[in-house]
Amino acid sequence: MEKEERTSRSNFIKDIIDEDIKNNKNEGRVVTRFPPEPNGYLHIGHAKSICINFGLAKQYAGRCHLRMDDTNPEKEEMEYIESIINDVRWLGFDWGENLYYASDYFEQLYQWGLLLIRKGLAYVCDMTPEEVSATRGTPSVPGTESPGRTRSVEENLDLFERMRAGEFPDGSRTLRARINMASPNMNLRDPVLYRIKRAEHQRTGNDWCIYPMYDFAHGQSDYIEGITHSICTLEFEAHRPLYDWFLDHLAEQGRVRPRQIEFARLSMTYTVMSKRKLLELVASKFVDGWDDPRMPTISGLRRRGYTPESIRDFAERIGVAKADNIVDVALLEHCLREDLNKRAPRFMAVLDPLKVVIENYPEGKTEELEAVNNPEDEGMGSRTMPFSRVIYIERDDFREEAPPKFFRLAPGKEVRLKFAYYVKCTAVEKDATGEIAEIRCAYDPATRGGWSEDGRKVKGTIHWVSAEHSIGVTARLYDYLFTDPDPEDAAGEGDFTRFLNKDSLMILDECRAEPSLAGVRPGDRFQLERIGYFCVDPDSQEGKPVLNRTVTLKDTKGKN
RNA sequence: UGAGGUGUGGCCAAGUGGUACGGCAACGGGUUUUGGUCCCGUGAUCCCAGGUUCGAAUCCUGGCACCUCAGCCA
Repeated sequence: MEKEERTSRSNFIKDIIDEDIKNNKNEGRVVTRFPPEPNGYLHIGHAKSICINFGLAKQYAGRCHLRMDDTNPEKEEMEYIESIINDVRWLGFDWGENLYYASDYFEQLYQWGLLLIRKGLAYVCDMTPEEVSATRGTPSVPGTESPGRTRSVEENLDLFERMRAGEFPDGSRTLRARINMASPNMNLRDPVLYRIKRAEHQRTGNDWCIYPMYDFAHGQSDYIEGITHSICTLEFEAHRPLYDWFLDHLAEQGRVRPRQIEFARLSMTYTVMSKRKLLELVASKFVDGWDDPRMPTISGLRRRGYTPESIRDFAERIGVAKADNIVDVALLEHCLREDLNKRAPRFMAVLDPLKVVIENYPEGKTEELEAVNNPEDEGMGSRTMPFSRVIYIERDDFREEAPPKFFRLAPGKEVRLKFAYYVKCTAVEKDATGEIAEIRCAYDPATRGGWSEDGRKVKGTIHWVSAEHSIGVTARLYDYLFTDPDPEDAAGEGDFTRFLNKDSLMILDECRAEPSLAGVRPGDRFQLERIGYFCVDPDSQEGKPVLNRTVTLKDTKGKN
């Protein structure tokens, strides 16, 4: 059941669309698109863009296309295309029939290349990449014109056709727009439209040995698809004049003409967000793959246990603006906790077991005690938990010498075992090394269920599992991938990987969980009482679940 | 020293001339069989300096800071 999405607030893009609708531009239609390049996995920054584009289409009763921007076969792979499709769908969005590929438009783009040549607006340049770079000038110094710039239309047509036919080696020539080598906007200094590159394309195979550049493909793809609002990130702002220049010369009267609008990309604390850096983490094995639960990728977040709802909520809450930003990862965590608090069933498990013998509890006796599945939702019912003479509690929930504000178990102190009984610590037993081996307690039979009629106050409530009935589980505890809130900024010219958190993953193999947990399946999410939210990892074996800690519970220990 | 952007509390972010929404974080307090949840409370005069105006975060002028652009990447 879909929850009510948070009422969306205004932003500058909606203002623009509202204005367009008021003026009946495009007959009031809104068509957006999410155009990833399949050269890596999608991350939370892409999720922001996805939510903006699909969200706008939904709000304005339009549509949003999913388009692979696959114009560079050297970097793109089928695996990435599949992951993108999977991730966008998982996030909860539907593009219907509108799945496209820029490569579908290669022939049309080529024809437009010819058209620009005929109009005298494009030419074949014979310079090497180095020469092109050397003649581009600098932001404050104009570039110099290519010798090819003065070629005749006929010669350009001939050369461009032969480029396509494969007569020239890779990198030997390009098709360039004839704009202005002295433009203060570097993007307008005769940008390259086509390069020769003999690389097999995932979709077009070896049909082409020339491939269009982003600038020549993107806007025209938008135009072909009837996109009304082409929303991208800020770094493309300087490309907008070029985007418009192509449309000025290629678009027909009366057809929808897309408008490019730029917003600030998402940055988040304690992580990195560029595909290049994420690829580096994967390639150099700092993480276990694109879907490592520590990665800010959609697949990583999914494996970590994040819900699509929480990610959409996050995207809504961070807003859309043009100012550079770095959002506190705590907000993402908050969105997840808020979602899971209401939906996740509770279980008990002890991560670091400490044996407790309840001396006055009969040997061999077992009771089934009722435990509430979710105090936030009565409808989720209850289950029973076996209780017996020997139980495990969290080692951290016992202190031999308790500080003043320590509410849990200590010698002579009484705590409530949640849903079970009040117990009081009577003795501590240590092993040869001085380590606490087990503790002894006495329970109060009159407190069954964890409540006393005599009004006795027990400040602490701890979780537990029956030793005999518990099952073994593995817990993978994750922490931030980086030790610095802004690793890219902190690294400066240096290597951001030096801020990698060596303790971002801790594996606990000796955890004990209540028997109900034996029934969980990969992907299941739940809360382990007092510890955090977890989900079941695909690595789980039958009877031995592997639990990923998605996020801890908020912890105010010592603050109150 | 070129061009294009952006500057509102620790982090996001509304506000479009009428006297600073909201969320996160933090910090107090209450409730609580999760030190969870929930509830209540606490913070800015809006990059700086001038100007226009009865009145400006919002308009004008001049500064300052930060981001982006010199791939045959997207």
